[in-house]
Amino acid sequence: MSNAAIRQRAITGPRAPVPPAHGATVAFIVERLRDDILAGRLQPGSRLVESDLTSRFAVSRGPVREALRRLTADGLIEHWPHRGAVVRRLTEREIRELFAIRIEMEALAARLAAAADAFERRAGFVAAIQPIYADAPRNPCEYLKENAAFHDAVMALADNLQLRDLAARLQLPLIMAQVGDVLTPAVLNASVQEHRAVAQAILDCNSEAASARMRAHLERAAAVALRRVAERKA
Amino acid sequence: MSNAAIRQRAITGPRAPVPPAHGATVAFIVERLRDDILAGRLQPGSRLVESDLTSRFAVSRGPVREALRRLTADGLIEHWPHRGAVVRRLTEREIRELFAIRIEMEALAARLAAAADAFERRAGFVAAIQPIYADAPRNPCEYLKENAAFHDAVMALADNLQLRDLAARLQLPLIMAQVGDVLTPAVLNASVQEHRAVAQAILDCNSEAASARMRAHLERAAAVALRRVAERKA
DNA sequence: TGTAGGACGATTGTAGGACAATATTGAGAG
DNA sequence: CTCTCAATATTGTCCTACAATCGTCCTACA
Repeated sequence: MSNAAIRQRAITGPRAPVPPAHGATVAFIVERLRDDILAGRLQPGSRLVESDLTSRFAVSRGPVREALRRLTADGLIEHWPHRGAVVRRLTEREIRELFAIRIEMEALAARLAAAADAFERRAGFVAAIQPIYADAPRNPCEYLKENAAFHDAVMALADNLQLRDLAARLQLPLIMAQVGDVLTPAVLNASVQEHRAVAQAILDCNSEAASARMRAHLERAAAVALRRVAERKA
Repeated sequence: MSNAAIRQRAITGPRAPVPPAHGATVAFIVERLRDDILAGRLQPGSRLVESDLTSRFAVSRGPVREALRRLTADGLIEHWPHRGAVVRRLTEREIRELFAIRIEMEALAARLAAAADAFERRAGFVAAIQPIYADAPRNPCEYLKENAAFHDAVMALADNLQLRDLAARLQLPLIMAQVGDVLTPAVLNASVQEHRAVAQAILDCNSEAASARMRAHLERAAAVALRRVAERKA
């Protein structure tokens, strides 16, 4: 059996289901790979060999190379000349640095959101964050969705498209995929409480409080994630 | 004369000088196009047609498409399906939003820089910012270089690689290319003064002052740029 | 035995041509 | 003057081929 065939069997499982419509090939590949990475089906360090992907997705090398390039731009994979692409493994330092940036960006978003005066956007925010007032999510997966929805709602209310776009590139999903097992019920519960505190400040139009509480929320999240990384290394 | 040949003559001027070594083709094209855009030789809205670029650089479509993709990721051009790539034109809103983000990022960098305790990095910072203590730069071009060097020195001292990377993607060069004609001697002089104030706070290890002064510096810069955009629109 | 050097395979980088799919443009009809 | 539709320009994708490079193994030599 060829080298490529072995990797194929090892990594990809069954063939991709449907070849997409013309003009959507690249997006299709990107989506599949992104899912595989964020769901952990592709572990950090896994190689992504072009010829494997061409056969897996039944497309030519052109779209594959483009897809890899987009994933590189998103920071999900690393690409080295003549050595190919591998799923990115975040170092402790990278996680620390990314959190430091994210804290500032989300604090800014919270401040802008609290200061927002567009009536319908505030209504949309209220609607979007309803889930955080329900019972605490029972499992990490449910929490991750609720968490993403909450932070995205804040971004939407802040109404800074560039900020929203940039925040999406800060690898929070990738971080979560790599340290996701810290989400104990206690952690989940604390996070939801903090979400409610932030939301309240935003609803009160209290920019300073919103910003400060968001900052505190993320500083705690960063600490939890980094503690987990330190444990793992040991 | 063909359509493509007309554009060729109109946009590119003489042929590219040297075809690069193997493995550097894409980087070569990216560099050339980036220079053309930031120097204003390619105006916002200019189309970048693949076949033109293949003949201009004497390369095949593969590297050209890859280069366009990278420039898209960097935000220098816009890419629409089946419509090709054009040099990005920043709207007033985009400039405002990008400055709002940049203010937070640079304020964070200034805070981190002031708190940095690595001896040799501080020494490197001192060395790198010497130009701001010389006479004020005489022309905008000189100032732009000095400005970039100063902000990069702060980033280097802050020692957050992700932040540095992100800041490089915040299109300040592109903004400057589009509103560069606001750089009157008075504006230049004020900027240099502000740089010195920031530097002093960093050298004093005063995080709060460094952050606040950097914020003030960029808020003023944003105001100048946005005023210029408003004028242009009128 | 251990290491330096070279040969080889695997993989990526690039070229070039072909065709399909889509957007744009301009001519003609109403 | 406006609308419709065909011609054209351009991009999206596929294919094949070959050059360049990396990693590894294998051998020769100290």
